[in-house]
Amino acid sequence: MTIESSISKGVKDAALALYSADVADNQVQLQETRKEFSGDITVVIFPFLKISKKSPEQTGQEIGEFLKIQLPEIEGFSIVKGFLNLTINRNYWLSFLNEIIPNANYGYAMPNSTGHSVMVEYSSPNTNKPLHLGHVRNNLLGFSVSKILKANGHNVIMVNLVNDRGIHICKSMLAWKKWGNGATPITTGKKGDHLVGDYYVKFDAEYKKEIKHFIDKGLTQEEAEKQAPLIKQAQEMLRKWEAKDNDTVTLWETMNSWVYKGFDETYQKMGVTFDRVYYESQTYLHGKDIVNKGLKDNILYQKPDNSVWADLTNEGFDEKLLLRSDGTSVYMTQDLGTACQRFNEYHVDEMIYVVGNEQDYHFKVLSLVLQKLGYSWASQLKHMSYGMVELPSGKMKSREGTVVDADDLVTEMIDTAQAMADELGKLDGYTAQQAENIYRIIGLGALKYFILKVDPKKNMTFDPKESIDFNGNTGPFIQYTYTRIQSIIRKASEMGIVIPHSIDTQIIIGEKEKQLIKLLYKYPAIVRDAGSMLSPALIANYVYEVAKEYNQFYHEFSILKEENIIIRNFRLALSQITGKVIQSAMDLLGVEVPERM
RNA sequence: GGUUCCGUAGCUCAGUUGGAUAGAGCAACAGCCUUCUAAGCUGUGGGUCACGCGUUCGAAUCGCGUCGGAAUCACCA
Repeated sequence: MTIESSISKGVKDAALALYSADVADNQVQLQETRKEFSGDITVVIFPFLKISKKSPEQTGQEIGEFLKIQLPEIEGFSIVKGFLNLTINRNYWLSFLNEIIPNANYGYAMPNSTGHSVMVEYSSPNTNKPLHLGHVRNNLLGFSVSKILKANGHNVIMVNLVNDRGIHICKSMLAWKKWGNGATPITTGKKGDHLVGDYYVKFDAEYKKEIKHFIDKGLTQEEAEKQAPLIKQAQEMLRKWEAKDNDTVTLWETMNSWVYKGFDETYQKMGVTFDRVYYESQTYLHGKDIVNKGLKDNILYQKPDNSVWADLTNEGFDEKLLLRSDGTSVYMTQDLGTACQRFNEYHVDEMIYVVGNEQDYHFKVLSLVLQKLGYSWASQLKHMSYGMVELPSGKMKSREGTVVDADDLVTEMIDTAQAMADELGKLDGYTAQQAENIYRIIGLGALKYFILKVDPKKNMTFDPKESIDFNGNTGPFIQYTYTRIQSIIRKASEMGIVIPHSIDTQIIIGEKEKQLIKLLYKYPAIVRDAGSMLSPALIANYVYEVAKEYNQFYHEFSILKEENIIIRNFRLALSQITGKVIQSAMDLLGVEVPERM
């Protein structure tokens, strides 16, 4: 039983004994005592004034006295206005440390202990251009959320859905055929996804020229866009692809294989992984069967031009197209098919889509249509909607060349880490290989932490030049704190000190030390909250607090030089546990911690 | 225009069942390295929590309205 639940129960007992009143659980409000007051846990007294019919001070006094007698952990209390501040004795906190020392997975639930399985889809790139900053946020969120859900005891399946078909890919293919001169990643030395992306850009530039040409001849913008030979050729290519034309399919396979190789490299560099990759080219047809069945069952309806629709007006939405008049499928059709396939294959309890908030409408409709079609799991689809990443100059636009490329960004971060480390002379005496690994860990740590510390729901601003810092509330700051701890532990070991597995619970500890223990105590609750709210930001902000608190402790107390061996060992053990929690929390964010830096 | 989301310090962000004097970091300024890694620690300044009204013992948090921003409402994905 946690100390909070003991107190909560005690307060209810007090209300019954003192005022003969039953109070509901949610009437008992506990919170951390604010730092400016003495105490650890605070009971809010206001809700009890009606039943006590006394002043807040008097009521607090009575409940406080009751609790102190009932609960041995409570050492004393004080009342400020309507707040009863309880002080928990040091013995309790030290015993708690003793409990978590042997626990290798402190903060985590047992793997697969909930019996709940959840599939997380993230990344979902198009194969016509390389990954950019927007994908970076998506990848980091998806990977971190998956880890957090695992830490909560769920069985998690991480999947990627590659959008490998459609007109956008034909544009790249066409441009490559016209202007590529047979260029390949090998002949150009270019990463495959970047090479293909270049032809997508080339297409767009040439297409614009054609449009301008037609407008100059007197056509409207809209007419010009439709008349341009390039777009017609691209559409023709798509039709050939759907008809399985040999040359087209071969080219498509070749260029996609370049892109996948490039993506794999980027994923590997970022440290994200998938259990299963789906390709839209393989799933897009399944949706049609589902729609046709819905039509037969009169759940969907057909318009005179043969297009198929779902009527969602009763649910407060519009009608939604599910099949075009020519019988081809749209985005929604594919997603219906993919969802069905996944639930059939994996029988998951929950499906989480990590997709930007620009698609809020799409996922509401997706879930609704599936519910209408009678799938019992339809309500278990969850859209983890995250905000856009904006640049100081505004939105990123591929066509205007204002995108921040994922590979460039990672490289830049690692280079910055290197420049910083070299300037500080931190890694003198390391081999080039060791040093490079540390630059990588720090550079990526800075990037990942910077993005994940922001509430996923919110749009965020990213300034590639100025936003990334290595001091303050940053990944490297937390990593640095970890290396400080590891350094002490190494030194202790060199001195022949064995950190004990059990601490004397009678020792006198300082306020800062207690603060740190209390923070570590919160970790499992933070992991739970992060899981239920799908928010890595909670973990990020927590681990920052831990690092900050530890640095203050580190500054205030000597550890290895402490003469009292019992106290010294306590501080060593506290440091070690702090290090473990930092490592564990950072791991949930997908961030590595170095042993030195 | 309809719907949804957002607006907290110069900048980037915390603040989650409503709770005490709204917190960090960056930037600025002032201190701390013969002592466990100064990528650290300490201090100073900086706020009409967009605005108004309401609910409440109590509102950054809940409700209504106004202003400002974003997304979306495609036979695009």
